[in-house]
Amino acid sequence: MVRPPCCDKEGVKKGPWTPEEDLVLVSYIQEHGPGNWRAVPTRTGLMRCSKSCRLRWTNYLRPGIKRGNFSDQEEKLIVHLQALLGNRWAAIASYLPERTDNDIKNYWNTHLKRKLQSGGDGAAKPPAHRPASSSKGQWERRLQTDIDMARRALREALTPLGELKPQQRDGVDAAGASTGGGGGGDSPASSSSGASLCSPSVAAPGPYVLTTENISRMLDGWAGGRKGRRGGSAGPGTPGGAESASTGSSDASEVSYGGAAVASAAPPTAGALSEYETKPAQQMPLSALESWLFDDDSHIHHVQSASLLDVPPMAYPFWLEASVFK
DNA sequence: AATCGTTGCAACCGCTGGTTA
DNA sequence: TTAACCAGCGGTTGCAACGAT
Repeated sequence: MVRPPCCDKEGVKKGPWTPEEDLVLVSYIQEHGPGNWRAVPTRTGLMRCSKSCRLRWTNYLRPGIKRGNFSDQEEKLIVHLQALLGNRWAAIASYLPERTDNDIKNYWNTHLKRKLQSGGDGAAKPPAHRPASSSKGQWERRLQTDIDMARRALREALTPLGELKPQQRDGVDAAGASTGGGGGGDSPASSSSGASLCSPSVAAPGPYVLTTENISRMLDGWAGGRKGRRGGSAGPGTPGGAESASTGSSDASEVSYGGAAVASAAPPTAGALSEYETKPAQQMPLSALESWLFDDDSHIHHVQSASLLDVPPMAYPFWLEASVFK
């Protein structure tokens, strides 16, 4: 089943997205909701392939995305989930509703992997290789051991430190010193749960019209809130990323991600987007994992990821939010 | 100040799986 | 049953910013 790539057509633009393209895309999704990506380029007039539009939305424009500044809790969770699930970034991302799979993948490749390779924090190592010399039985026993270790480690990551008994912490440390899970267990949750964040909506018929009102509203906020990537010029850059957030100014990103301003802001429309927006926060992807995780440890409190990570209400990137939610 | 290596991240590419006709 | 379409996933790349010399 060979077919040409979707993006090799002539006239399909590649490379960094411009602010104007972002505005068009967000405005369209605001009205029709995410989904039906095939139709997005034609309806918006964007010279992008559908894939590029979807990627831009899910990795960058989607409301509620937090960028940069991975907390210790998040880092720990990623390490343990990676040990447990392997490089299934979408599955891992489903436990971190504010993070995209791409972001987690990048963070893993650029920070955590290196950190672990250098034996930095003594946390769980990346998935171990399958020992070729081991017999099947040995391998399975070892695999089961690794799964148990990863399970304990993950449980610890999902449990506030204050609730851990000393021996539980010790157990976690032991797990952290192990060679890790090695892709043993399949995800108890849906492997494509990341996709569940996007509820396919019914696109309205007819070409999408980007109203001048929409554009002007967005551009108003753009000019004020935008910060280039690392102060640079590459497109819309990283809105409120680690760098800008760490500058400590009263940047709009703090307002965005802080939650209060977002919580008080009315959704853009009563339509698909507002409905969509609430989904990540409502999603409790841990339930299946929890039952598996805690089934033999009833003395440990069930902990929901939302409370653990203190997920704020969904928010657009600051540079869009200021205008979109005016 | 200039150069060069490193880092971080956005985006692309190829593949897979689900759905539909 | 099969082929085409489509959305999504994970690996990889390209490039701008950063830091060291």
